[in-house]
Amino acid sequence: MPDERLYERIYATVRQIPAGKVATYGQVAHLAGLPGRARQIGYALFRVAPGSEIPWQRVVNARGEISESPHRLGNDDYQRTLLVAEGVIFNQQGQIDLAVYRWQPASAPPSAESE
DNA sequence: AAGTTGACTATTT
DNA sequence: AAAATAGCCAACT
Repeated sequence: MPDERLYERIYATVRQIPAGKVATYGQVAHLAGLPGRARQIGYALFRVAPGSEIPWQRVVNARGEISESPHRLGNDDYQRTLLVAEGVIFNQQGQIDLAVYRWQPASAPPSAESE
């Protein structure tokens, strides 16, 4: 596994997503140091999801919606249930309001906190 | 080894 | 607006 450490970076990023928040593949990719490689995020999660401590459930697509997959653990509704259990609210369209639930990494230094 | 696929995203038709 | 096309790159066949 040549880029195993890159995957580690992806996993690490996903792990840092707090409960009740979500992140898009592109966002995770960028934070993981893989700009433009959103597909790899999904692929990475695909292989690590089962038996993993990684909150893959908090990773959604750019629309704030859950991406389906024929290989899911069982059904696509499972992920939605997990997110709802964390306090994430879905719209009638089955989408998440990214304007509210998008995870914002604490990259701001503790010297100029304003919140 | 070469070709296809994919838990994506953005652009163009 | 929905569907098709293009760009992306690692994994799979």
